[in-house]
Amino acid sequence: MSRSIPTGSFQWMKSINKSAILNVIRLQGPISRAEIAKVTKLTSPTVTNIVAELLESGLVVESDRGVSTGGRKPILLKINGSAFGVIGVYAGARKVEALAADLDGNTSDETHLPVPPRPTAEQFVSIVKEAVRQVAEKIQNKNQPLLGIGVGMHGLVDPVQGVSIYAPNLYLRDIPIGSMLEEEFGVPVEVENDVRALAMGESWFGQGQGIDDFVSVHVGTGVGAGIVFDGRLVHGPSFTAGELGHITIDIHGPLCSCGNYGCLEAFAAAPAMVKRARERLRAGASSSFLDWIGDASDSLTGEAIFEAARQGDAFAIKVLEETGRYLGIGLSNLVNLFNPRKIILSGGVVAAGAFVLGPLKQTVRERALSTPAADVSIVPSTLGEKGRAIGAFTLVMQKLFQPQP
Amino acid sequence: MSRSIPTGSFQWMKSINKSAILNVIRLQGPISRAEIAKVTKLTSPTVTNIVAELLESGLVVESDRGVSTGGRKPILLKINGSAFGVIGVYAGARKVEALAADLDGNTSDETHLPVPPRPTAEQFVSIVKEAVRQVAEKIQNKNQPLLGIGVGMHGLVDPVQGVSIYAPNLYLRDIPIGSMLEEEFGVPVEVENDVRALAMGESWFGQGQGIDDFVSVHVGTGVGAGIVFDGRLVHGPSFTAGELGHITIDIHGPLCSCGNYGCLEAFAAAPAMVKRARERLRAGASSSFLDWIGDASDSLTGEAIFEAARQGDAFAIKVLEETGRYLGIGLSNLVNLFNPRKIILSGGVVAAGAFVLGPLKQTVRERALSTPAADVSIVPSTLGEKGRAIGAFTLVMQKLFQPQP
DNA sequence: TAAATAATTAATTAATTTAAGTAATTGAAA
DNA sequence: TTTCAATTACTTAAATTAATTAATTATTTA
Repeated sequence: MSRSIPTGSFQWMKSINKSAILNVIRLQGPISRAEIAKVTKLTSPTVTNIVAELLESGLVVESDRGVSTGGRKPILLKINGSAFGVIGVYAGARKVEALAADLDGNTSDETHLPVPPRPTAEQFVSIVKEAVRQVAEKIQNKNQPLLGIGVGMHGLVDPVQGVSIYAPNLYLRDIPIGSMLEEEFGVPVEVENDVRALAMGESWFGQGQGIDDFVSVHVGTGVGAGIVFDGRLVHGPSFTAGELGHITIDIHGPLCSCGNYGCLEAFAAAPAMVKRARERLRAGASSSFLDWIGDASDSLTGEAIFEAARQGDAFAIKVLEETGRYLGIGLSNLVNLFNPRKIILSGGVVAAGAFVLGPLKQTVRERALSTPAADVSIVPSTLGEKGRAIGAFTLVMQKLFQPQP
Repeated sequence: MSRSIPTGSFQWMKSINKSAILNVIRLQGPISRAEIAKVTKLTSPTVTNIVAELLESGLVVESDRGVSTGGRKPILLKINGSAFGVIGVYAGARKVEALAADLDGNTSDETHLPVPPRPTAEQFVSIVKEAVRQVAEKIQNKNQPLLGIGVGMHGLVDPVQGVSIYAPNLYLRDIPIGSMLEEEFGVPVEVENDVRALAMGESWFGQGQGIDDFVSVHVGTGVGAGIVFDGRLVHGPSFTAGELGHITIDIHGPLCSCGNYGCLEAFAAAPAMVKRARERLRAGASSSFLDWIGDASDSLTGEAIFEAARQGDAFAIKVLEETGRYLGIGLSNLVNLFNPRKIILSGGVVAAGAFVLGPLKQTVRERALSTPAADVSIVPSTLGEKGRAIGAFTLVMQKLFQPQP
């Protein structure tokens, strides 16, 4: 079943223009009609007409007068962001995290709910529903119409059908979470893989703003990437694009849980780093801050290593530097294959700051081809812990600000 | 300088519809107006009007009547392919190869010219011009209007400006080959990296037909990829996307010419394979067919190894199998990162057939994640030796069949 | 000859652009 | 301080484009 050939009609043309104007107001607002006409190259009457409709819908409002430059003062337009609510949910295997926000991306409420081990699909969805319900109340109290719910879910997701095809860490398959939430709350629900959602979050509110080709790389228990090409997320026909954690960086490397050998994840993800540190300590390496950690201890975590490094522990610093170099190799591959303008790092490693980032950047400089390496900037995410949930609600916004078919 | 916001106008809408109809005629023709209306969801008068313009331009012609299904017989329309000429040039470091073809992709003439070592930019361009001149004659003799020239050039190319930014094998930089040819021949010239051009060739005339997400992988002296996502070539902001040859597959691997260590190219490209075979023979490996080749001999080539394998030489077979496995690791990375629907292999390795392809496919099955691996089909190119030159002239066609801004 | 399908023509409609205003503001001369 | 030309912002009205809808003509089958 191939999708039908795209053709133009009046309504379609108008929806394109409407969306273009809406996005100009969002990105360059407060902005006058005259200025919109200038940047979109639409004529002023067209802008006037479409803006009238946007004002009618309540999505856009007139704000202050701008300064005159020798003529009538412009009437500035802006998105009426605070008047509408959206909800973003990060649905992980350990916890479900819901955010209430307005269209400006300002969050007004959040909830964290724990997920019990090995839940059924029904149990899991009802936790998500409960989290949404809690933050939805805040939106209701503010009299903001709820425009939609976005869900960032770990694992394999079909964003078209709104189905979690496979959530490996939950051992669940084929949860039609989109339709289940739509039924419950009566608003549109967008479902997406968590890392890809995060990439959209970066694109709207983070380091990806105004950049058409970038990759958002999340390093935690795994290593995942959300690839944005020409302003659009890359999914691939089976929705698995971006599995950076499972690229081979060492043919002779150890077996990974995925069945492959020498995966980046097996070198650079948090568990791999911890494992490497533990083995070294067992083998007799000395660390002034980590030696107290017993052999079978669970206290040797990524955070503990970061902390030790901050205290100046040479062993911990070395472990982090190695991690940075491994990640750098993975990112070099990304740079050589994709030539992105930016790579945005998030997750646990970012907390480790320069210990990881320094060697990482240096490795990319050394190992990636010089031309794409010179044009890529590698930066930590500024969205913080809530990045994936922020990404989730931007899915709703993205849909809203897109041309409606 | 950011490109202006895309908005709709009447002309733009019409050009979209015109292009849509043109492409339907190309891909599904011979086809009637009524059928075009059905597949494009445009109304029949719209189709009639636009088709009238296409007939006027000569690009489309009415052909036979179709069969009636109980009513007036449909008038079938098709692209008047044989009436127009295009030229495709593969501009390599050793040879320049020009093809004359019509819009159906049927080549009518070809020229091969050798390139002397270390030519100046002027010398090189004049060889390209000479090659074009020779095949242009054929097009002139056939009274086909020449619609354009496409150039597939090795190295780093700016397809927007039509400039060869860096041609490493020629040691040349910043050749404005597009404008130079436009001046000489007075027709539009498209310039593109050779492997990316090849990918477009696959998309139009090869294994990429009807597929939106695929990667064309060329293995020769290097390993390059042309990535097609959502029907469009991926360039990246510095035009270097697709450098598959320089992804790291072995952190402990040997130094590559690019400065990186353990590049795929250093394992799987033809020179690497030959080098590996030579070292083994020197170290005492025995081969019934290759032993006669002396130590410093230039006779130990990829072709010789293929030939020996075909004759049943176990040593040669093993060398090829290894190459297949290395390539398989590189392609697994591609599959995990991009999730393409198809990977199309071309270049020297394809000649080796199942010796390489078998282990290659098996490696991808074993090492790539199961979901994307299940959905990707890996096939050899059917375009043959002339693939890159075919790709070059499809650049012209692609431009022609695109909506004109 | 009736029914069905293909293609065209005529009339209508949607949404743009062009042209021509009105509104508001600056700035400089009176 | 007043007045008025120049400038900029926005709106309205008419013209234009290219779509759609409705009606018609042209074939062809049964």
